[in-house]
Amino acid sequence: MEQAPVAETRPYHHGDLRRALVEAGRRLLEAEGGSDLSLRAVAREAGVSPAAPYHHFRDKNELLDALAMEGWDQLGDQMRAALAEAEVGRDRLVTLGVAYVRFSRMNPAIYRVMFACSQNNETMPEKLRDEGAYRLVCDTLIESGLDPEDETGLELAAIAVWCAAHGVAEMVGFKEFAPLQAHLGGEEAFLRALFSQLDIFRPHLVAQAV
Amino acid sequence: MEQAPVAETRPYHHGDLRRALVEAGRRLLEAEGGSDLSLRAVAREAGVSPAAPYHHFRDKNELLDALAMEGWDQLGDQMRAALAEAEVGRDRLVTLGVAYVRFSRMNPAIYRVMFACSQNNETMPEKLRDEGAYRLVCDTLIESGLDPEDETGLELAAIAVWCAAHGVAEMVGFKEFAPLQAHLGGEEAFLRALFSQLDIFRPHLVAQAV
DNA sequence: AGCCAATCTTGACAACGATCAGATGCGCCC
DNA sequence: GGGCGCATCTGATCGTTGTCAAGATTGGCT
Repeated sequence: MEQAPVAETRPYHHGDLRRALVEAGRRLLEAEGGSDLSLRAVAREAGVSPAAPYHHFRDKNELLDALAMEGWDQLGDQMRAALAEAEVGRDRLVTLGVAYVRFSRMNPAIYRVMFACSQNNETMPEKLRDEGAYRLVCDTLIESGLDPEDETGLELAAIAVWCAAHGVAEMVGFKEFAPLQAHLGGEEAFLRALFSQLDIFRPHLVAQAV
Repeated sequence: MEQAPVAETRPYHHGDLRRALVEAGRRLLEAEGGSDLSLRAVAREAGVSPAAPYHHFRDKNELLDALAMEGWDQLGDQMRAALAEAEVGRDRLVTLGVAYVRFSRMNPAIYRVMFACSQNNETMPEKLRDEGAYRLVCDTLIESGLDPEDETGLELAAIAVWCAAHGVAEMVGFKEFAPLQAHLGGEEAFLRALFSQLDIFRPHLVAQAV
């Protein structure tokens, strides 16, 4: 039961339950994301009573928020990695979009939680804006020729890109798209074709459009 | 209790409970879409016992499906109406997208149900494809210069457009967008600007891109 | 008229989110 | 170093939900 004391701030007398709960939740989400996560199930998975979490989270929603935050971090990492691997100057935005969607496809339950929380809070975590995926998009847009001085235009473009990626992420799983997907040679090709249809993802058009 | 025998199949001895349930559900969704709809609440609203709905719907999900179907119809109507009012040849796709998002903004609860069901079924109702919003998008794309013969290209573009609209619909409510929205002069202008960023919505670019 | 079957109600069960009164034990202060 | 304070955890409980089984009720067909 006892786990080795990690370097992090180990709070009180039973180990780092908050951390344990978040990890239990992540485990459950990864295992079976079908239905929605139950707070009692998370407590069970962590080996504590159903009321224990309420000493670390005010709500079930606050636990989900914590899970979502981890998701945003992970998403940012994967997008950064995808960008690092991609050749410079060639469809960087498409690469970013594909990475975004691939994350949502490989972690559907976590992604759903991430966005459900965002909808509840009606706001996005600042970490996202400062150092996360949003920042990446802005940088790539500038790289693609957008004027860094034009704040309005930049934000508008970034939002548009994000909306498109989110829309694709939520719809690409529909069974009805399977034939077309197969016809194009798999999900990756399908995604690239889809994003390329949204011409904002093509640097030369972006530059001329603004 | 007895109502005049309508032309439709009038089921059995207590009036058209199925219809009453769907309407009760719609009423509740319109009234307060905050939390998710409870099957018991719908039964309560319709004035029947909590178990009564199970004679007309296998599940809670099947009731939600019925509600979603009404939503798709309503959405199609509103998009059709928006298109009818718009001037010909000028940003018809943007008009369509704006109408889509406006529907989702004015009926957020129903829209959420519509898409939650789609995600469960992993498929879209055929009515959508045949005579609904999807068909409208395809027609407008052709009108904008896409080759009607190129099925793959047409479907790809339609899916891309739809994805973008859906993404915008789900994200446009974020509080963080409020300043930019105000700066652009309201939601309508914000939406048009957003869609215009996705250059697929500009006919002359579409024609040249394909 | 009389029966069949579909409809609706009652009652029940398990699971859920949330709260509250106690038990438990860490850490700090004297 | 001993005792106390307080955060942490448990157990019980409440109201609600989805779903099911059994019984009451009623309309329609023969």
